[in-house]
Amino acid sequence: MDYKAVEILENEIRLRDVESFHPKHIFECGQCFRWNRIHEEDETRFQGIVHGKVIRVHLRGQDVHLENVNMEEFNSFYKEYFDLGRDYDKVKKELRKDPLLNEAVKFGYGIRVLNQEPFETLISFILSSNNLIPKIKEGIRKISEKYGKEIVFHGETFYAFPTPQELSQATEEELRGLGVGYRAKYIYETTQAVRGAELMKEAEKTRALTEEEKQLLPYDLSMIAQLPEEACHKALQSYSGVGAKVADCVMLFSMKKKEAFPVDVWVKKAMMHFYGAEGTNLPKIRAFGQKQFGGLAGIAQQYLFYYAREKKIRVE
DNA sequence: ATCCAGGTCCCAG
DNA sequence: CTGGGACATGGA
Repeated sequence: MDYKAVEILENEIRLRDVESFHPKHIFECGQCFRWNRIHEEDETRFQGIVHGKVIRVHLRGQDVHLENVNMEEFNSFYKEYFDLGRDYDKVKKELRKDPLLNEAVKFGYGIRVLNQEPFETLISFILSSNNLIPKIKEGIRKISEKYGKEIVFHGETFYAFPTPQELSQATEEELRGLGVGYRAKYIYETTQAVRGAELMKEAEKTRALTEEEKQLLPYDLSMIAQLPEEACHKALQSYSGVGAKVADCVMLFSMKKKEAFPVDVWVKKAMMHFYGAEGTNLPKIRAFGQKQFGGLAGIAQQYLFYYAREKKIRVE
C-alpha cells in the first residue's frame, strides 16, 4: 500500500504519508484528458471530472487530499481509480533493474497508471489518433457538453462524459460539427456497436436473439474487458478507428491489463533512444517491450512516454 | 504556406 | 503479412 491511513475531513479525504503519487506526473503523463491544473504555478493541485463528479487533488507535504470525495466513494471507486492497491515502490524497484529504464523512472517517479472507465477511454483514444493533446481534450469536452449529464460544482457547470446510451443519440454529422474531423465516423460507429451490444445483452434475458442480433454481442465492452491479454487486444481492434495502439491504451488505462504496451511516436523514440531499437516497425517494438518488461510493460511504457515527451527527445 | 499531431484504414505487392 | 498514402482539423 502506498499510503498509511485515510482520514475524513470536511468534504474531502486525506491520505497520509503517500508514496509514488505526484499529481503533475499522474495527470500530465498523457493517460487522461479530463484533468486540469487549477492554479498556475501550483503543480500539485488539479481538478478533474471522473465518475460523474468533479473532484480535486492536491499534495500537502506527504499527504494527498481528495476534495469532494467521501469515504464511501473512496472505498468503492476512487481508491481503484488511482491504482492505490498497487505498491509502486515495488514496481519501480523491479523496473529499475533495467538500468536503461532507471532514468525515465527517476524522472516520472510520481506516476500512477489510472484505472479509468472503458467507454470514455475507448472514445478518447479513438479521438487521439493523429491528433494533438489540447485538441483531444477539447473534443472530449465538447462531446461531454453536448451529450453528457450536467454537474454543478462550486457554482460552476461541468459535464460528465456520456454513457454509450447517451452518446448513441449523436449522429455522425453532429459529431463532425464538434471539430473531431474524420474521427466522427469512427466515434459514431464504435458507439453504435457498443450500444447495440448492450441492448442485445439486455434483450437476451427476456427472449431469444435472432442470428443477426447475436452478431452484435462480440462488441460488448464489459465482456471484452474480461478477456485475457491477446484476445482483448484483438477484440478491441474490431471497433472502428481502433488499431493496435489505441487497443493497447484502452486495455492499459481502463481494463487493468498492465502487460499492454502502446507504441506511439514518443515511445518509439524512447525505445530507439534507450535501446537503439532502430528502424524496427511498431509491432516489433511492441513485442520487444512486452518481452523486456513483462507484466509491467504498460507501466514501463508510461514512464518512457512521459520522459520522451517532456524532454522532447530526438532521434536521428 | 507547408508540416505535423499519443494512428487507422485501405490498397497494392 | 508489410509498406505507403489518404484522411479532418487547426496551430506553429
